[in-house]
Amino acid sequence: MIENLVIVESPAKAKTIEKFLGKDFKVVSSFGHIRDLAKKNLGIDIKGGFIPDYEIPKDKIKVVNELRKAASEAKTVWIASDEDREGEAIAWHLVEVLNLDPQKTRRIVFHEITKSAIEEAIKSPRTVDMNLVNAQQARRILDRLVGFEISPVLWKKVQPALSAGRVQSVAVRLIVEREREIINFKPESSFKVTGIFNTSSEAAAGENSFKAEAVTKFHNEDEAVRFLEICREATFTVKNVTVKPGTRSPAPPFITSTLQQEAYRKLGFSVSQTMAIAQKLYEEGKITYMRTDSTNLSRMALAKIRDVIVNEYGEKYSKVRQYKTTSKGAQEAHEAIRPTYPEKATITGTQAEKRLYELIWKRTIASQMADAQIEKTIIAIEMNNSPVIFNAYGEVILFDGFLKVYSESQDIEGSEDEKAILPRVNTGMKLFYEKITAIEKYTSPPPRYTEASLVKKLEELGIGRPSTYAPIISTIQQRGYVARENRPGEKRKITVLDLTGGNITRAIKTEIFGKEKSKLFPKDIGMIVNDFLMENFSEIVDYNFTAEVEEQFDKIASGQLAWNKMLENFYGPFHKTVENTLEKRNKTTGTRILGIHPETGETISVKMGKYGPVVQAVHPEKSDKPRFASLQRNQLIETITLEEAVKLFSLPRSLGTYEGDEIIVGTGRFGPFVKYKNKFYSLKRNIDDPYLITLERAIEIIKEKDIADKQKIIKDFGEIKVLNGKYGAYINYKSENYRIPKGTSVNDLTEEECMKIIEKKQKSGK
DNA sequence: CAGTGAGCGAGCTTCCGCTTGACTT
Repeated sequence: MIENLVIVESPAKAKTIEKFLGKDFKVVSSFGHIRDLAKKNLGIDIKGGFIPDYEIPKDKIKVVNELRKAASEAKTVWIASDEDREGEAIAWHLVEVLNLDPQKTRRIVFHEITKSAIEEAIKSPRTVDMNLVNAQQARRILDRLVGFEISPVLWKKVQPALSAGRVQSVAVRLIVEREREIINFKPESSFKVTGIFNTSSEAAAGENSFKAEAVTKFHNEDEAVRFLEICREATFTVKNVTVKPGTRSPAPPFITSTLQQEAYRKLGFSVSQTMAIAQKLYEEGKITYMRTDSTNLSRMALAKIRDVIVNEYGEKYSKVRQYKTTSKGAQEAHEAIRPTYPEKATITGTQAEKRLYELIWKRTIASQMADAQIEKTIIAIEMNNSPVIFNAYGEVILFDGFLKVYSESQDIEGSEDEKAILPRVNTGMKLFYEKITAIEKYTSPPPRYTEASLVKKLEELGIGRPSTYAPIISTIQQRGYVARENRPGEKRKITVLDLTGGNITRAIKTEIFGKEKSKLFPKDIGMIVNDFLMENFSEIVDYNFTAEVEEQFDKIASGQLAWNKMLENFYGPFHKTVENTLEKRNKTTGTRILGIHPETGETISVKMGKYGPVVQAVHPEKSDKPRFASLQRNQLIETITLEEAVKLFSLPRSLGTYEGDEIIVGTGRFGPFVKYKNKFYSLKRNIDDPYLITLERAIEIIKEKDIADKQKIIKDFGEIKVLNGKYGAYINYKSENYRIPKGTSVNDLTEEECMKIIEKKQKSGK
């Protein structure tokens, strides 16, 4: 018999809490939700008044059985799931599934995981709050209705196996709309003028010199040249010097979304990588819970952090701060993400674990440190023959404060102005230019989303939760709506004008623009689905939809609105839209007619085909079968031109013969290739172009790969081969691979021994 | 690994949020 059974959501939390509670308490975990809507079918009896049909998922049966057993042996059951909507629902499901007496079951919440907080919680138990539970049920049912009614519409009208939902569809919309902004963006250029000035005309170049930029931009080269000619004749004097004291404050401690952003910016971790590493740190007791939207730090943590700062950096570096959570829809069931033991600045573990921990440690410590004191200086320089002013910006840190430990990164590279140390100058002082440069600058389109910046945007909109940011990102990629891709960038010419020693020189330089690394690009199917949803389900993909239903969930939680009434109001019009769309809409393929093939007279169009986007050529008079060609990886239905489409039909083509056999170049499922003697050779990405490749280059690729393949072969017994792979040697037989048992000397393997390994696996496998 | 795109029909796909392992390769 157990005196007290406490149920929490996470096993790591259970372990910690058990230590605080002593012998009379047994603490176990529910591993999150233990029941959900039926997996098959809708799982909701709509006519009966939106009655949910709950079932215990397969992977939860074991946990539930253990919980049932423990509960039946306990005198008192305490449910300590999180203090939010989902946590309350977990508590209610536990009461139902474990057959607990609602009046005798004690619902408690921990505001922080400390002995005193837990003891405090034990003193004030309550019963399960059914209003809050109903708000969760309404949320759950609404999401199921939206997802399971719209997705089948997509299967019928667009393509099988697609999906739509309150959260994922908005995420896709953000990426599609951003891409269209970029497609429609027209870069404009202007000339930015910067000068390097010096207080003396004789100083050696660089010594005591400083940079200043002209406040005015010049529209074109003529204007820029004219201005440099004026500069050539000008006398420059210091107009005034402004010195402004300023302060900078640290960023709040990490929550899930900010951790994902900073880990991406500073460490280059993907959202899912960050979460996996954080999970590990959490399980090892090194950090607090990693799925949180609260910037709150426990009182105990605040005190410990203060000690660390005072010991390490001194009293004047400490400033105790409590941050307010600003994000929309925050439910604040946990603390901020912080080191469990702030006195440990480093840990043992893998390189990635160490780096992520260090990032969390620095951010946490910095958040409790003093403001940095800065002195900003602006030197304004005037000209005797022009109204244009040059400004030099300088910054001196008088007291580093939190900057000693941590400074937050920006999303856009180079967005921070260059801040230099300026020489002492006085108003009226004469200045001499060393060099004045007018450089052509193009405006840039808005940036594409990274995984982390998408999470940031979703959080701003109040869409998704800390536990779902990473899964959302993988879902929209799995469905093929978006993809994380790189782009090599394009070259463009820019004009640079230099004025030195009275001479103006002009140079043309090239710059690379549009280079992208690991950015989210929409795919054709994402754009088609998005347009379809915008046209037919604009309410669901509206950026405010979540916020609006959240308001109603809040009303349900406070008892002002009945949950089934809310669902009825939503479902009535929604379901009508679903039926109308099913009835009226034709199948969407996103077809665009591009024009007429200049040589054959065929009509060229582009659309979403069965296996992906294709261009199609149909002759208006002849009744031949249409010709098809797949789009290339970086082409979109929306932007492909007639010229590019026509080019796609020129593959596959023959390059000629090599040692009597033909070499054919084409493009397939895995990109461009050459085919020789029935063997395929991939072209090198970003180096070879299937439309331009020469016979010589093709032969080179073939030879290279043949050599590489030969090195791969350790032993060749004909049908059986011993090959060298990424993870060491393995056996290949009839296009199946077999692992070589550990401790085998690979070089001494005989054909018979290989066959034994193969037979052994074939027997055990089936 | 690389070709595919006629048409029919059966049977399948799908949501969001809470939590960790259990599975191969």
